[in-house]
Amino acid sequence: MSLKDRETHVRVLTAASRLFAANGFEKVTVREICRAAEANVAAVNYHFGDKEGLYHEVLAKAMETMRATTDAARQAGTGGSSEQKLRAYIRVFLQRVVGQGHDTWIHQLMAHEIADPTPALDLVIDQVIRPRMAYLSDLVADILRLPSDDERVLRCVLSIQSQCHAVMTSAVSRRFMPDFSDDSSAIERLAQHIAEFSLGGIRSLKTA
Amino acid sequence: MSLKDRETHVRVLTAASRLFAANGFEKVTVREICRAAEANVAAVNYHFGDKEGLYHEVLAKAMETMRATTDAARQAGTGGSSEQKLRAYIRVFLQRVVGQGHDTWIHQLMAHEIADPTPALDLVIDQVIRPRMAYLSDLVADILRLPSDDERVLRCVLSIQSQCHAVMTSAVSRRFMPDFSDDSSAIERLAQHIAEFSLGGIRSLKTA
Amino acid sequence: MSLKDRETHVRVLTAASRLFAANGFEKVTVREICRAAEANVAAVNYHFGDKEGLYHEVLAKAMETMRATTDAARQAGTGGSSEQKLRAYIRVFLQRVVGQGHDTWIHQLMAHEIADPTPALDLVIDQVIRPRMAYLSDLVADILRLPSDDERVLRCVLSIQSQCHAVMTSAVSRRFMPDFSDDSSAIERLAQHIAEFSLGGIRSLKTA
Amino acid sequence: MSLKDRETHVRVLTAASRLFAANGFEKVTVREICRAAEANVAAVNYHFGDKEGLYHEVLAKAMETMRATTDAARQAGTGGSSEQKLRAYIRVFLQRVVGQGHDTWIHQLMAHEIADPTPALDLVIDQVIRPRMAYLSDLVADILRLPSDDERVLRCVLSIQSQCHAVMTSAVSRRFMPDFSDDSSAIERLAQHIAEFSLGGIRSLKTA
DNA sequence: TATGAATGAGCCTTCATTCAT
DNA sequence: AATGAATGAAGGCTCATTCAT
Repeated sequence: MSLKDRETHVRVLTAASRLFAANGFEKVTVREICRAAEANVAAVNYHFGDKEGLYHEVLAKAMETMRATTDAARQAGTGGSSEQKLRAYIRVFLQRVVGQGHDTWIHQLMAHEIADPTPALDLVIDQVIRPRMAYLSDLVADILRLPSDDERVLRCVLSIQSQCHAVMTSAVSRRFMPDFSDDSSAIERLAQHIAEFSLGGIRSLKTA
Repeated sequence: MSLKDRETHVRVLTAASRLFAANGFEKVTVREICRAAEANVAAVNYHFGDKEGLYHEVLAKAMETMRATTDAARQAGTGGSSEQKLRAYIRVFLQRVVGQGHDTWIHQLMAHEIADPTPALDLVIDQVIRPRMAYLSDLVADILRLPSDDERVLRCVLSIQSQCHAVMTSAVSRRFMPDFSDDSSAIERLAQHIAEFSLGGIRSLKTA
Repeated sequence: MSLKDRETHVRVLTAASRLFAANGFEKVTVREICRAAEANVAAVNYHFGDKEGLYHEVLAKAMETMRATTDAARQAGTGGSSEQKLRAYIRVFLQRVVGQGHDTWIHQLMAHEIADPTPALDLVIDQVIRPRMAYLSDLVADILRLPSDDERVLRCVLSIQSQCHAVMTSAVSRRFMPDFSDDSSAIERLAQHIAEFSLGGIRSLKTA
Repeated sequence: MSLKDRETHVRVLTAASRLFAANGFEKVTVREICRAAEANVAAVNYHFGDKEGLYHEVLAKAMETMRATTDAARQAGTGGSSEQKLRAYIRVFLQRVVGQGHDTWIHQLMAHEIADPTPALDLVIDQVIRPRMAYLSDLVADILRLPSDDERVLRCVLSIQSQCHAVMTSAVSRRFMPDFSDDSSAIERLAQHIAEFSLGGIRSLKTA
């Protein structure tokens, strides 16, 4: 049946997303996924070719959400100055990444992919990371009144990015940051810190 | 041969360090390590109890070097002001972490450990990360004229740390940073950027 | 082939029964079982979880047969006096245990389990040995006109049991007893001996 | 040093006896024995050739004690009638086998050897079991006034033997017999039971 | 002589995948 | 179309034994 087929497809994909995010590609077994999805052992191979095919589809879904995060973070600053846009970007980004009810699993997945890169990482970099950096580059370039591809602009963007991404790697950051799921205002404060810290850093390059 | 016999322990440890760093704990097989070390399959179990015991010993060796890095980065700034100390810390840290001839494998190992934490991560955090943060906290607190355990100080430290650590996660950073092994002055420039960017960020909090 | 597929479970179980009985749990390897069953190495884990799970299933099958032996030995004496019941019990028991075409492997299995007890032994004692002893206790108690739980009754039962079970431990008994597979009347004579010897023993306690 | 050598030899032999008796030949590892004996891993191979060589030496020592048990059981009845000799034999035998302070480990070793026979079993049968049976055959033959090699005599001997040996197989008998280590008079009572039960059994064949 | 390191065969188990319905 | 049994390669580990001092 086509309908039942689709449902199984979705159930397996959902279960795989959760498990891959939690434990990484290698640690999760096909059997585990199928059990969680209440599907047959052969469902993965039947629906996705093989385990890697399933992983790619999970990753594709994740990238879709990540692109949406980028778009939301960009649109939040519409109409403001570059500095206001940067503040808006960081705030929305953090809300999506660690905010309650959001797809936090995606960033766990990315953390695994970064630490243990598969060929799929290139895709993520090209389709998600680069657009983000391009946008940030435009903002920083505007503030510094430098071309977007200037080495100093790039370095500032990396400084901003690294602060934002550090929040994602749960294992370590959990020890030094407050539990954001309890206190949503903590996200706000962290976002404000990163924004001000970064703007301060950018400005200091201006005067130098 | 007497020499060869005694050296097996070292050979296995060396091979394991390289392989664990490159591929993480799970992906590396005992057979692979022993083949690389030109030792018997049972060498791991004989010398280290089991695969995990070997990993712990590798990790212990890595932590030793990491502590040495921390010490070197601290002593480099001896005698100067807090701002000078921070600049010195960042410069020496980066030189050790990505500089040619240095134990870069260690930081790959840490990247894996962070993404796929084992109980050993707690040890690393307590014995390596915390001392580093304590030192940085003192510097930042002095600059901001705030107590070391102030929330704002902690956030600045995390901002600095995240910029430094981002250089370590090779897979992504390699795409956006120059190849430091070719151009050692690039390290110097990056260190200077992170230092100035961070000092700018810190100062902006002061005036706020 | 559909038939062959379904029969794998049975084939593995049969091969395992034979091999476990012949050599005990430890000495038999999973590979050996699967080779004998013309099945894959992983068949044991797939069908029975692990080697121990297979063993438990073999043991369960054995206990089933042992219970049937007990029932048959009891029903053989229906209607007769306690002495006749005892004779019937011993005769049927021996026929089943060492008679041709019967499941002699079961008793080899039990011999191993007794010498090298696993937690499963408790089950065997509770579900097989105790019912047998309870029945024999009733018979002996009736003959001696004593309560079933009298110490003297218990000792007689153990004397009877030990004679019956000695036939099972093949390695030693084979050296001193005729080969029952050649001469089925030998079983008959042995059963008669044990019955008369035991009845004589019981009666001697009566007069004492 | 020759002296130190001897001491190690004895320590290994002692540890091996205890461990083989407790767990059987297969379950005990050479390392375990050497650790218990506080000797080198290679001590077994050095002193006894291989693991089997050590086992044979342990077995030889056990057989020596078993022969002594047989002799003691025979001499205990010296001067008495055949019936009195039989009573004495059974009493002394049981005292040695389950009595406190005696080499009970030997009989655990034999239980393992019987259930999991090695080629060494033949030796035990020839040098220990047969002499015992020969002695018992003489007694029974005298009581029954039949030749020692009569089939009926043999059967009675086996009936006696099986009752005596059942006490040895600790795992099962422990569930149905009192703990002899607490109550030494229990051994006496059991010995008396087996003697009277067996004499009753023998006599019943006489009149038949 | 007597030791501790080294050996390699072999153990049970797990895994993603394929096959036969 | 969709399943559950079957597959075989590979995993970590244990073992009695041998080697080199």
